[in-house]
Amino acid sequence: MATIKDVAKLAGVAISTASYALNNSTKVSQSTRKKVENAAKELNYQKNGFASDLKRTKTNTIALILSDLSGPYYSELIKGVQDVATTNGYDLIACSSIGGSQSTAVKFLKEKRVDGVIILAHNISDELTLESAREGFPLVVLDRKLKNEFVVHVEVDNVDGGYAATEHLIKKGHKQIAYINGPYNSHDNELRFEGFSRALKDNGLTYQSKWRLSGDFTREGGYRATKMLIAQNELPEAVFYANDEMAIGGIQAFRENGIKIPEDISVIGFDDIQLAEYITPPLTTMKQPKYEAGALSVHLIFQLLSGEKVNHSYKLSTELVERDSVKLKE
Amino acid sequence: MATIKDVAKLAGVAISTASYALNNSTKVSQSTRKKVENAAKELNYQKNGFASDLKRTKTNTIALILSDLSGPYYSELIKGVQDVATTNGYDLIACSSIGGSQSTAVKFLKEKRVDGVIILAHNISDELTLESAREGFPLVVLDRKLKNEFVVHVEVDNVDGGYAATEHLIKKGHKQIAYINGPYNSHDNELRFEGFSRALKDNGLTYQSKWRLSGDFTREGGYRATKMLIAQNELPEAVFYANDEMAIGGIQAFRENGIKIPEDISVIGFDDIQLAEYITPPLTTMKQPKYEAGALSVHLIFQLLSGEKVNHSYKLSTELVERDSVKLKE
DNA sequence: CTGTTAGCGCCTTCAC
DNA sequence: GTGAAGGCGCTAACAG
Repeated sequence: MATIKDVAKLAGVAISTASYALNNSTKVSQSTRKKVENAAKELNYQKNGFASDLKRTKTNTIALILSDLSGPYYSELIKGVQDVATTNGYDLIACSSIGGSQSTAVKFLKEKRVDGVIILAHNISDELTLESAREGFPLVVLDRKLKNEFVVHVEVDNVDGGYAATEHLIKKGHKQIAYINGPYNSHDNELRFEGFSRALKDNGLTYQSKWRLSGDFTREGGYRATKMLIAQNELPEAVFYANDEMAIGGIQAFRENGIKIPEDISVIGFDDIQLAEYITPPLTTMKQPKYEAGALSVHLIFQLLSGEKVNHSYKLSTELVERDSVKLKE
Repeated sequence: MATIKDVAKLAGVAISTASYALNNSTKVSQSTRKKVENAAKELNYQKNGFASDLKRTKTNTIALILSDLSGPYYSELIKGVQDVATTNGYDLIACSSIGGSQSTAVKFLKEKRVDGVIILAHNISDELTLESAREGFPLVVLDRKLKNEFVVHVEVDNVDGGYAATEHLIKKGHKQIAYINGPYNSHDNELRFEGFSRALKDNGLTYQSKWRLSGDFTREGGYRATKMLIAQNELPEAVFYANDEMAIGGIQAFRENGIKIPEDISVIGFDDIQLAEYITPPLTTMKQPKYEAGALSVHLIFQLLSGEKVNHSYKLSTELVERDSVKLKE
C-alpha cells in the first residue's frame, strides 16, 4: 500500500503539501496539485481511513444498531435514517447486535468508531447503553426509556396505539379479545399491552389471562402462539397481535385449521409493514411512522453534534389502517 | 475520553504495562493487572478502535455492500454472512451503496477500513471494484463476473434457473410467455433472460419482443410493467418475472384488473423470498440459495485471509419451488 | 504557496 | 515483569 509519503516523494514535494493537495485545500498551486494527483494515481494511492479519523477525531459516520439486519420491519426506518444522513454528508453503517455484548454493534458503540449512534435492539442491555452515554456522543434510543442526560429518546406512542387497536376491535362488536405478546424483554410490547388492557377496562370488558399468549415478534412465534390458541378449544372473537409479523404467522395457522379471517375471527396487527397489504386478507393494523422515526433520530444526532440543545424525549403517534382482517359483528 | 495514558498514570505504571495488562498478555503480574483493570474501570476507559487498528493494520471486520439495506431479498444472505463471520471472531458491517461512488460503501471499499469485502450492488461500477482489487485484500462479488486475479466470484446459476422456470411453464402447457425485466444494468437479469430465450427456442417457441417488458426488480416496477402488459389488450398465457418482488407487484396489478391467477394467467418468479409463500396465490418460483451464497462468500474471504488459494469462481444452483401460481393448461 | 514539525492513541521491540 | 522510545499514516499549526 502506498502511503502519502510515497506520493509526496514521487511528486517531489513535502508530505504536508501532498496532504493539502489531496484534501482540496486552497493553499496549493494548480501545478503542484496536478503533480501530486498524478503521483497519487500512478501509485494507486488511497488514504488510510483510520489514520485520518484518528487525527481528526471524527468519523463523519453514524451507526444504526439493529437487533436483526434482516427484518422487514426495519426497511423504512433505515431509509429514513439514510436519507437524512447522506444529505448531511454523513455515512451510515448498519450493524447487527446479534451476539449481544460480543457483537460488532457493541464494539462500535464502545470504541466510538462513529460520531453518533441510533439503537433499536432489545438485546443490547440498558447498562451497556448507559456505559457509552456521555457528553458529546449523541445516542438516540428508539425502543426504550433511559434516564440519562446524554441519551435522547424517540418513541412511538405504543400505549395509545394499543388502545386504539383494541378500541377498534371493540367498536366492531368484539368482546372476547386475545393478545399475542412480543418478547418478554420488549418495552414496546409492554406498552402496547398496557393500551390493550386499558381499552378493555374503559369499555367494561375484563381481561382474561387465558387469552394472553406468548409470541416473540416473529412470524414463527405468531404461528405457534396461534396454534396454541386454537388448541385451547375455545376461540376468542378477535385477536390483537403485538406486531404484524406475528399476525401473518397467525393468519397462516388459522388458515391451516380451516378458520376463516375475518368471517370466523378478526385479526389486527401493529406496525404496518409493507407486507401487510399484500397478504390475504389484507391486514388491518396500527401504522407506525417508521420512516419519520428514523429521519427524526438522525436529525437529533446532527443537532447534538452541532452543540444544540434538544429535548430528552420525543413521541410519534400511530394511526389505524383499516383493511380487511376485521369484520363488523352484528 | 480517557486514554491508556490516563489509565497508566492512575495505576502508577508505564503505558506499555497498561497495554499489556489490558490485552491479556502473560508478561504482567496478577497484582499489576488488577491495578490496571481497576484504574481502567474507574476512568471508564475504552480503547480507541482507530488507533488500535492503525497500529495493527487489521480490523477483524468484513463489510457487506448492498445496493439497498432494506430489501427483503437480502435477509437470508445477510444471515449466512453473519453466522460465518461471527463464529470466526470477525465483525460484520453492512453498508449501503446508495449514493454510488459517494457512498459509505465505497469509502469502506477504498479506504480499506475492513479486512475483506463482499459486494452485491449493481450500482457499484466494475471499475470501482477493480480499483480496490489487489493482493491481500479479499474481494468477493456476487452479482457479476470480473476478470481480475484478486476478485473471487460467487454466482447462482441464473441461466439454468431461467431455463428451468421457462421450461416449467412450457411443460404446463403454456406457449405465449412474457418476460418482465430487471434493471438494465443487472447482469443477473441478462442471464435469466438468456435462459428464458434458450428454453423457448429449445421447445420450438419463438420469442416475441412485445412480451418483454421493463421492470426494475421492485414491486412498483413489476406493477407498472404488468399494467402496461394489460394495456396491450392481448394477454400471454404466462409471465416470468425476473424476480419475486416484481411478481408480487404484478399479481396485484392483475387482481386490480379482475384477472385471476392462475386461472386466467400463470405467473412464475425468481428468488423465493420469504414473502413468496404468504401471498395469494402462493408464488411458484426459482429458489436461490441465498444463505449458502452468503456463507460461502465469507468462507472464501477467510481462506484468502489465511493465505490459502481458492478458485476464481463458484457457481450455486437454483431449484424450482412449486406453489399455486402456475396452472396446468389442458 | 511550501516545508518542518509535532502529535492523534495505541502497540511493541528492546533494554533493564 | 516493567519502562523508555519509536512509529503506524495522517493532519494542522507554524515558519519561511
